[in-house]
Amino acid sequence: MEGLNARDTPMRYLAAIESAFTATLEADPGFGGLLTKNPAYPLWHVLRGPRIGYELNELAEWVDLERFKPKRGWKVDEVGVGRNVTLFDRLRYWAYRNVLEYKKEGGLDGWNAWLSACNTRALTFNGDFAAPLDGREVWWVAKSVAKWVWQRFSLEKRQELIQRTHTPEQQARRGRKGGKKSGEVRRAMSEEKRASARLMRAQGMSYRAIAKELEVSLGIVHKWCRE
DNA sequence: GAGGCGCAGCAAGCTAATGT
DNA sequence: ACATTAGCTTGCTGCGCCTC
Repeated sequence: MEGLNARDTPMRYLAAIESAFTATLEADPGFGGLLTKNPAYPLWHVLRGPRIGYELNELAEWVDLERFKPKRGWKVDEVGVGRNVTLFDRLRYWAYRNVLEYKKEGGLDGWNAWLSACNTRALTFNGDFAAPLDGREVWWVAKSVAKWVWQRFSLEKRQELIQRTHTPEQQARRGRKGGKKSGEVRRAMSEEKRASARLMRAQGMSYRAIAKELEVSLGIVHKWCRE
């Protein structure tokens, strides 16, 4: 087991870097790496980098890796039937967010593009597993999610949902509640600095010096010391 | 340069219904 | 369990303007 984990970690690191580059360069996430051009053909202009190999951490420096690490909470190392559930969950959440883009296109073309996109996405998610499912199972999940979401989601339904559950009154109520809570949290977070500011002031430091020392704005130091 | 004050606007953080 | 949604409150910044 130890050996598996030891190999798994760099592989996931590699997968995260690959995803990050794919997204950053807006490349085709479904590209399998098999289709290529013949560099010897005279029509292609071939660009070569200065070196053949890069360390993973060298590549990682060029992209925002944090965004592409497998999400916390997703049990990417699950095995057996758990993988189906995980894949299903991840895929459908992605599908809810993205289906309308394809439905806009509509028709058979839209559906085909959507189905293909779902499968591509499912394959990507499947790649996060230490022991991936086989392609047929991934395809089955992709097809099922694609079909289900395609049939049930629409711009109208989404708007209807928003209208029904996000009236200004409802939002105001939620916002008020959330804001108060948020305020408490933020206040607690700056409590230490606030206490320091008062102490510094009592010792005769200028507001400006305090602001600089604590790396906060002048205005807020005033406010703290007045409270 | 210092203290003092006010205001516009931003970002963070949160809410709860609803979806699966 | 988690994503999505719009709007709200709060804390804070940045700025201008004032007086001493």
